[in-house]
Amino acid sequence: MKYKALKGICDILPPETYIWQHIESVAKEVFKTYGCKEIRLPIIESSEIFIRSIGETTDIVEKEMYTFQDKAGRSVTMRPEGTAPFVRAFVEHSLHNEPSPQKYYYMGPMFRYERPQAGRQRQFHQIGIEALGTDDPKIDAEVISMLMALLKRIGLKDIELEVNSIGCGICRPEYKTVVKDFLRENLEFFCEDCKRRYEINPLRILDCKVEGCIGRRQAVPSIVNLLCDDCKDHFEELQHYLQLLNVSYRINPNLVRGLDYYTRTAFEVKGKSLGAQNAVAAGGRYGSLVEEFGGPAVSGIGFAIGVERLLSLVSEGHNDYGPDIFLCFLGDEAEKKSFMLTNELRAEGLWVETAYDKSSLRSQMRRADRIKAKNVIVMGEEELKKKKVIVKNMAGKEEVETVLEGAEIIKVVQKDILSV
RNA sequence: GUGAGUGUAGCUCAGUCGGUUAGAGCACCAGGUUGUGGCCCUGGUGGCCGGGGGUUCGAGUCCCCUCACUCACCCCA
Repeated sequence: MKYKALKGICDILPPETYIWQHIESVAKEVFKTYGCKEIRLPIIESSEIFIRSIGETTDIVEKEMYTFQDKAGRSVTMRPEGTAPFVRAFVEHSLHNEPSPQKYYYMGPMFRYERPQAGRQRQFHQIGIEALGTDDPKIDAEVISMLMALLKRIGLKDIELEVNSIGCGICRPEYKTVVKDFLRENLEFFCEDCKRRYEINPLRILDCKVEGCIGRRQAVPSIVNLLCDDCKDHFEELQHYLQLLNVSYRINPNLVRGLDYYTRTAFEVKGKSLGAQNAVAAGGRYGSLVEEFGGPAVSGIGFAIGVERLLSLVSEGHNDYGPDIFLCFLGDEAEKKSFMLTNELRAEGLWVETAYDKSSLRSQMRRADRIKAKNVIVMGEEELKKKKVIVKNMAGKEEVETVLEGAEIIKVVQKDILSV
C-alpha cells in the first residue's frame, strides 16, 4: 500500500457517517431548545491563544500540540480544544453585547499529538457548548442538564455524571498549599509520577490510580471542605438546582481538570464500557478567561463531548440505508425511458438507482436487493406498450401495476418511504 | 516519551515437523434457458504471507533488524 492516513488520524466511512449525521442532528435539535446558537471557528489559531489559556505547564501545551510556523514565521497551532478559540472569537467580535446570557455551540475536529489508543486519536471530534454572561449556578445546572438530556436522547446507558468544585483564584492556590503540606513528609513513598505531579500539579496526586498512593493520601482533606464562602455557596446551589432538575450525579472531590482556566464547577461524564479513556464528555466553569483575553469581566461555562467516544457507546444498527426505488429496464426503448424517469423521480426528492448496462432482470433484481432498495420498478417492453410500469415492494413482495407517470409512481411508493 | 501484544485476500481467520502451485468463510463480480431479489448451486476477481537481512537444498513457518497496528502508562474528549 502506497499511502496511508497519518497515525491516529482516521477516515470516517459509511455506514458510520450515518451515525455521525444522526448524532449531529440530535445535538442541534437539543441545543436549539436551550437557545444555543451555532458558531463556526477556525481550526488553526495563533499558538499564543492556547499557551496562555490552557497553561504553559500542561501536557497539552508542552508536548501535544500540532504547532508550526507559517510562511511569515508566525507560530500557529491546530486547535487542541475549542474553548480558547471560542473565547478569542467572543472577545474579537464583542459578543458580550448580545443579550445576556450568550449561548453557543460548535462541532468539529481537534488535534493532539499523542500515542493513539482506545478512545484516543490524534484527530478527534468534539461537540461543545459555551454559555457566558452570568455567574449564577443555575446556568451551571442548566448546562449540565442539557448535556445529560442530549446523551439520553442519543440513547446512552451505563454513564455516570461526576461533579466537583475546584475553587477559584483565591481558594484553589490555598488548597494546593494544604495538599503539599500534607504530602511533603511522605513524598518519597509515592510513585514517580506523583513525585512529578507534586511539583507541576499536586491536585493530580488525588487522582492517582497506584494503590500505594491511594492509601498514603487518605489524610489529605477534601477540597469541598476548604472552598471559600463564595465558591462553597456556588457549589451548594448548583447541587440544589441539579436536584430540582432530577439530574443524578456523584460528587467526586478528586475530579481535577487538566486545563488551567477552569474555576469552580468541574464535571465529567464517564462511560462504563469505554476502556482507559473513559470520559465521554467533560466541562467546567471559567471565571476569568474572557478578561485574560482582553474582554470584559464575564465568566462562562461549557462542555465538550468526545464524538468518537460517544459513538463507541452507542449501539450500532443504522445499516438499513438503501434507495427508495431501483429502476429495472428491459429493452432499448425502456432503457431510455427509465433513464428519464430516474431523473424525474430524483427531482421529487427520492433516492433512485438504476442499472448502467443491459443485464437480465434477475441480475437487476439481485442488485436492487444487495443495495437494500425499498422498491423496484420494472419497466419492460410489455408495460411500455400499455404505458405502465410494475412497482414492487421488496420487503412485502407485493406488486402493483400503475401508469408510467412520476406522480402516480410516487403515490404508490410513498407509504413505504414514510414508514421508514 | 515508556511498556506489552499482534502482523497471511477488502473483513474474520486456517496453514501440521521447514517441503513443491498459500487456503476457507464472509464480501465483491458473472452465471444458474423467454421477465422477478433474499436461500441454494457453479465459476471468477482479489496475496511481494508488513518490509529487509540471515540460516537452509528449500522459509508464511526458525533467527535478527525494522516498520505498522493494537492495548496500557502518562494525559485527556
